[in-house]
Amino acid sequence: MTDEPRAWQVVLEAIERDLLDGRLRPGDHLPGERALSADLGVGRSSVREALRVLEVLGLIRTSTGSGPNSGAIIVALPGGGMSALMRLQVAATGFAVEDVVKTRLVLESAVAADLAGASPRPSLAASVSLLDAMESELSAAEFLALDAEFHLTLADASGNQVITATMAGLRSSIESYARLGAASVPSWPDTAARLMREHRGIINAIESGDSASAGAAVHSHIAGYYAETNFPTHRLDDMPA
Amino acid sequence: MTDEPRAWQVVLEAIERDLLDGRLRPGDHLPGERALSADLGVGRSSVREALRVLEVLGLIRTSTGSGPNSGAIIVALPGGGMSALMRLQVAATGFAVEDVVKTRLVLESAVAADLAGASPRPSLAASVSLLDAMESELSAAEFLALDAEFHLTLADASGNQVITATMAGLRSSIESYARLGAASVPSWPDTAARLMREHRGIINAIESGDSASAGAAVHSHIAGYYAETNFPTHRLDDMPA
DNA sequence: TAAACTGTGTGGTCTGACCACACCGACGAC
DNA sequence: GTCGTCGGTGTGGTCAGACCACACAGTTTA
Repeated sequence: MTDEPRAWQVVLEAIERDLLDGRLRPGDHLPGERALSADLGVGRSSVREALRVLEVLGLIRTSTGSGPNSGAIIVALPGGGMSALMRLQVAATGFAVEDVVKTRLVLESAVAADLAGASPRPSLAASVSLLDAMESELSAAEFLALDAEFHLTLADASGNQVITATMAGLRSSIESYARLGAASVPSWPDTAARLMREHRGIINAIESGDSASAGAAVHSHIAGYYAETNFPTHRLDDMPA
Repeated sequence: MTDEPRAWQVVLEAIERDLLDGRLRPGDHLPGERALSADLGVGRSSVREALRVLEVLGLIRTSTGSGPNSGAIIVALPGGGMSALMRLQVAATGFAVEDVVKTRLVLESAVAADLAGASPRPSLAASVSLLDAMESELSAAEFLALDAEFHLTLADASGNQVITATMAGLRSSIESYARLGAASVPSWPDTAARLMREHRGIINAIESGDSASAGAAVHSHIAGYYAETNFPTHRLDDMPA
């Protein structure tokens, strides 16, 4: 009749309601697990299942011990949860890699165009300093890590946390594919040099205020890399021993 | 030294590895909780915490009982997890409502432009039949529900599951705000009529193959609604008794 | 004064015990 | 033979209780 909700959902909904009503805010401590258990009339294990979900979603941080830094604290870090979600969805083929790349294309092009059109134009100092760091001799893995960070700084400059978090998730979900791609390229130094040129071009386009060409530069930058590396649609139909 | 991972992370990582290596695919059954517990050398409660995460993320479905439909089954439904994540992030003010709306703007405009430019053009029959259903007299809540579905069918027509899932999540995260907005409008019937006109306009723009105006039509459609409804940046700084 | 020690409460984990449920096979009535 | 019925069995869902390692705070001690 009443369609009994599961015990952990009761906990999750109670916490969500407290968040929406402002009884809980970022930085606040959640009641202890034993207290929540008693308050809500569920077992402690059910409370823990709900807390685990919140933790993976990036909403809380937990620490052992006592004192002001212990317990479950609301943090609301958008990035972590998005990465976990997308990584697992890609792993389970719920998300096609191709769709992830296309979505990246849409979001990053829009961000670049937006940055170019904004006034006052946000500072790109963080992005530029990353580019400088990438000039040195780096392994493919190191380069890709900085490359990812560079793209994230652009999203960050737009000030839109949703886009930033989504892009971080998209990126991390195909991180392993990007690494494979780097290994499949004829000459990595040449590719890296081209990517760097394109990065500079993107920055220039943004700083010159040319929305259309900034968006186009990002688009061809990303699409070009994935085309060059012959991106797999799915991988590993064969198993290791 | 070894930085012991937490027990539930061991479970999560084991399952993710099985997914990536193809040992687990959508439709497969996970081993029973007791079996996983024994195999991985962790307690059953830790296994359950990991499974709960996977369930909320939309990766598995669990059912009690025995037989082929029982147990934990890989489903990889992208929508549910995205909605939960974004809803909670908005509730915890990790995501600003304004950023959610802007992101919707970017994604939906891109989808419309993409649909208009695609060849062969995907069928919009599902979208159109929803529009027809919306012509009848409806309450604001009913209208908004169909409206949300209409926008989703457009994303669905693009065939990009990542964008579809993301849009569904964005939408659900601000669903309550959209309802509040409908109540704040001077004349809801007038607003609804306008929204319907704009919907038809979007469909027409897509079907005429005009990418630019399709994107622009979606952009002004969404931006207009949120502007008209005087969207709150945050809400409920005051509490009920 | 400063260092060591103990008390206490936290999350993290495991174990064992139930429950409701859904299947499935054996058994019996017809 | 066929068709109900009726336990047996294994599943997830939940709870209770017990430890542990840890971090802090207050007290005791050198």
